[in-house]
Amino acid sequence: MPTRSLRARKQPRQARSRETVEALLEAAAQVFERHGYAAGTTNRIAARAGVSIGSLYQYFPSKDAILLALVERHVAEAEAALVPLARWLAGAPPPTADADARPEATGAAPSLRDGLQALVAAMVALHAERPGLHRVLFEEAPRPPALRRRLDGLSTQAADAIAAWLRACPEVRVADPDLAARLVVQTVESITHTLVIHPAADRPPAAWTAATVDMLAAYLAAASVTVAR
Amino acid sequence: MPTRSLRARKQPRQARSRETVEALLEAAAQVFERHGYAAGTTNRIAARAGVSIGSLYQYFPSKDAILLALVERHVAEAEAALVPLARWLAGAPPPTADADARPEATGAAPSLRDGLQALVAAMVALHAERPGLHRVLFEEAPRPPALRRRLDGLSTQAADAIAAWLRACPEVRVADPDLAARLVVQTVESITHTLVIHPAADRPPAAWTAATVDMLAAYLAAASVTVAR
DNA sequence: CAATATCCTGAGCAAAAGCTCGCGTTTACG
DNA sequence: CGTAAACGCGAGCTTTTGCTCAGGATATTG
Repeated sequence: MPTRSLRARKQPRQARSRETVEALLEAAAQVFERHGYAAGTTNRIAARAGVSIGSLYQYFPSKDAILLALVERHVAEAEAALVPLARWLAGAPPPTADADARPEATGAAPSLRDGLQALVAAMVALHAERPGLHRVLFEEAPRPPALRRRLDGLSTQAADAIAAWLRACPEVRVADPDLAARLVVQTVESITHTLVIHPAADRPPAAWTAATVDMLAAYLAAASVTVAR
Repeated sequence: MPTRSLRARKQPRQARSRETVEALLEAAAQVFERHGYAAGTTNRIAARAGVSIGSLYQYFPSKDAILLALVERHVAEAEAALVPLARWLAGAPPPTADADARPEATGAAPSLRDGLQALVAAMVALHAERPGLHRVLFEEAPRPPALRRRLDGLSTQAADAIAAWLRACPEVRVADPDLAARLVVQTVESITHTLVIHPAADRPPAAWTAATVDMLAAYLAAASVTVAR
């Protein structure tokens, strides 16, 4: 399996080919979710998309490129979900009145628990569908450095927004808001991933998210024992 | 790549062959760590071990069996580290005077922070060497159901020991010790894995572990807001 | 020293998977 | 229409890789 370029080979011009590309991406998501990366063969993807293998290679130069396109799609979704959340944390009014998650439409920054609740909920929602696909995307897939930088950037961005929010939050008494924010991001990411990918059977997911919010809130509201360095 | 049995094909009788098996396992660890599971070919493993490919297949019926042997080795190590820790949490005197981790040799159960500190330290130590290998072992590798059950059993065992300890710990005021224990295990596992595999450059690892202990201690010492169900 | 069990070797087989390429079909456009 | 570009097709090439097997080397045993 030679390593080829990852850029698209040919841009779809007509509506017909755009549908082909769309079908290929959807099929790839299904196939990778069901069979994993190694067993998710390009022929299987093409077959599932109802497209010949030749057409697949007209728009994707390699198998990795298909997976990369899926990752980039997910990153874009994550950014779309996180940016308004960061704005909200910064004090802007809730951008969209979606899913009754936010208690009230005040113009001020949200309280500690409200913000954490929203953060965890957003993260869970982001991975709730196609958990198997995300496992492949983030555990099995080969990740080129450019992509890794992009993901790190997103995490850093989120951590920065949270750090600023923590500094402004009167309830927060943690010594080092930057470290705390990083830990919050890390924890939410980790717990979300493992919880969504390997769901625990003995408790409902809501119990886990609630407990996670409890944990983070207690941590942030308590004065740290360990001094910052 | 046909799926073969996972049991050893032949038991090594002489010292010579036992060394061969050992060399193969060590080589497999190195190759998987460097190249990942897919690119870690059996020929490469044999070559690295200084052994012919034929010899490899005398002792391992398939590529998966090699990886399984590595996982079982790691699980055994984990059990060896966790069982005495559980005993210590239950009130037994510290089993080994290793690495000055425990403050004093009292016969009583450790305090909240001491126990958490030891738990996190043990988990980090368990994954500190060969982090790349552990990534392959726990993320990339195909996991047969029997192995998955074994790992779940280990987690449950740890969670049970921690739950009992939490119940006995006077500082702990969390409503549902079982759920809390599971969350503690989950959090320590997740943070440890991601921290060891993708180390954050801007802070020393000690800062992360200390913050993690802070977080868990604050959570467990605070009365839960969310009621148990 | 046989005789036998154990161990090691490595060329090469069979299957699988990524990918190519020549050609037929459809669409855009004058 | 007619032409050219875009699109779609799929048999099969090429490479890789897990794995076998026949035969030779080494150790153990009586």
